[in-house]
Amino acid sequence: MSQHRHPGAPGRAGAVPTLPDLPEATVARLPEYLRALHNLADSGHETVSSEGLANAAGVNSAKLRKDLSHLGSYGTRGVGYDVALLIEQIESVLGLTQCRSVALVGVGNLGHALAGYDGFATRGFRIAALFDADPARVGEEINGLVVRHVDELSRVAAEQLISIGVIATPARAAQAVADQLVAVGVTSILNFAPCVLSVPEGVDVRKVDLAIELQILSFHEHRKASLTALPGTAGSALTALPGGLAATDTQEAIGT
Amino acid sequence: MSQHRHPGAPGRAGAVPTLPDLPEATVARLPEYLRALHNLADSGHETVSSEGLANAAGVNSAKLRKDLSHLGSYGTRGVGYDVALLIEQIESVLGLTQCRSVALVGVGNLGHALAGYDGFATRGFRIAALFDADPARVGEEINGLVVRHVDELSRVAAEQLISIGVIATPARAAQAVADQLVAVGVTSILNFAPCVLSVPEGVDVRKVDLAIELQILSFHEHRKASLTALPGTAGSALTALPGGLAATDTQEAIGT
DNA sequence: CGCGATTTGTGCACGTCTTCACAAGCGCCT
DNA sequence: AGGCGCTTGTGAAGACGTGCACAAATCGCG
Ligand SMILES: NC(=O)c1ccc[n+]([C@@H]2O[C@H](COP(=O)([O-])OP(=O)(O)OC[C@H]3O[C@@H](n4cnc5c(N)ncnc54)[C@H](O)[C@@H]3O)[C@@H](O)[C@H]2O)c1
Ligand SMILES: NC(=O)c1ccc[n+]([C@@H]2O[C@H](COP(=O)([O-])OP(=O)(O)OC[C@H]3O[C@@H](n4cnc5c(N)ncnc54)[C@H](O)[C@@H]3O)[C@@H](O)[C@H]2O)c1
Repeated sequence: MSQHRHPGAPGRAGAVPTLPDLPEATVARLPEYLRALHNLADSGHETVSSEGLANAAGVNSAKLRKDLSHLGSYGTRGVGYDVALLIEQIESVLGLTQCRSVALVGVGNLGHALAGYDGFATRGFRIAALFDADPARVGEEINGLVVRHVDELSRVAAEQLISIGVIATPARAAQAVADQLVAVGVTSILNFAPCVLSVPEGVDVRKVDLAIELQILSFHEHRKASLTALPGTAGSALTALPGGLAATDTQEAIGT
Repeated sequence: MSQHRHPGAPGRAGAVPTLPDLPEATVARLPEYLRALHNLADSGHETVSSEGLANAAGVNSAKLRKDLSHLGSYGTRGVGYDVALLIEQIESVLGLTQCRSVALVGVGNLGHALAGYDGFATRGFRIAALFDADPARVGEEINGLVVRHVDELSRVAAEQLISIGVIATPARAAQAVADQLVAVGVTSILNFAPCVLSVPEGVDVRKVDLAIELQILSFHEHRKASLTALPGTAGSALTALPGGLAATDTQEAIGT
């Protein structure tokens, strides 16, 4: 039933290329730093301070420094970080030095948008294949890629090394698709269908659920409305909101 | 604690839902419970145990009980939770008892998919208006809604009470759109553009960034590849992966 | 060469989140 | 009625994440 942790890890003798073992929270922020760094590089900056990069990425500068310190010491005290070097390091840690192939299953409403999105290629990913179960959609060409039938998945996966599978089918089909992806060796899945997926150990699933995001926003709307309606403290109850909303990922403003 | 007959007997006159001040991590999970509960209700279940609901939602049962305990005591020991009652309570806490209106700005590739998505209406949201800056797109009708020019935002917002703004424009336009949304009184924004938004205090921003999700998956792929390549601990290194990946939100398998 | 200005890297304290473990409560069966 | 099995709700402990504050390191300049 429940998984037990191993308190003492088996001997970690070899410290060869510093298998980093980053905190998950840090991993989740590295892509943001990377985007900010690319923006800075494009605008001609060669170095950047933790304060500057933290601003560009929308985080606390101490947090940013701690995050980066987990990768090693790539900054220079009194100067800051070399933008190009830091990009290189983060991309290396994230495994973006090779272009990863993505298979997209479910070329419907959402799948079409994803297939036509150019933001993948610019960030180290390549959509390698499109799949759908609807015969009417099979054969359609999107962005130079032909939609194949989902039954061909194993054949196509054998030709190309698929790194990540994206599921954009209705929820009722998602588990079956996940099983098929796992069967052809995919160990990372991004799921847009609103359902939980069961996958074997060693397979990572991340999900994106629109409605959940909206409902979280709804909660805060509701709370804000309750506060302003309450007669307790007068009008300016809003300014009494706690600044730090942590948890999943909520930005709260910082003006200048 | 459990008052089935006379709700709100003790204490003050108004049987107010007590403004619970939930932990953010809990708020982020309530929508998942809600979805699981709706599925259970559709399949005829009248009650469900914490174990059963936790399974359906893909979380630990202790965590689920603690989350629900923050809303009050709506379970019955030895029996479980009443599905219908729990749905009602969670929807009440999330502010979903009223249908919230959403304004979508940027009806391009992604915006089209969002506008045509029926998963909003079924979960308590209504797309109230579509906006774009491109004159070629203004006037187009999607799902019975006409795309308006973004300059009309303030006029339309005056007619309808917009609860949430969704930004699906290119990144370079996102900040300006956010400013316009804030200007017409929107205090909750869902941002699909890959950039950080500056908004005044009291405005909540949540973002959805595809590339970030893929890059996080890429990191784990990279790590798994390193592990299997390492001769240190033999072949079955994968099975030694820690079960609990917490942080943002990664499901890891539980088969059977 | 030394000094001050600047910025990194991190020890530490604090808050949040997770998980275990178990008493209290509930319904059913005898 | 009483006991028994099942389930909730929660205290406590530990893991994890955050942010302050400061020593150590570096650069530029007189
Ligand atoms: N459209 C959106 O904006 C949006 C937003 C958030 C979430 N989602 C979710 O994303 C998923 C897709 O949404 P959509 O609007 O594109 O739906 P859609 O119905 O337009 O597209 C689904 C596609 O999946 C295909 N499909 C069905 N079963 C399949 C299978 N077994 N194998 C392969 N392909 C299969 C269908 O043929 C169809 O083309 C849904 O789960 C939806 O809830 C969509
Ligand atoms: N397409 C995807 O699958 C996808 C996935 C992830 C993220 N995104 C992000 O979502 C955003 C939209 O992507 P897209 O593929 O739909 O781009 P798109 O270019 O197809 O659509 C953008 C739309 O926004 C409109 N627009 C531009 N400036 C505007 C303004 N100031 N006010 C109102 N409307 C304006 C444009 O006219 C266009 O219709 C981008 O930031 C993109 O990075 C897209």
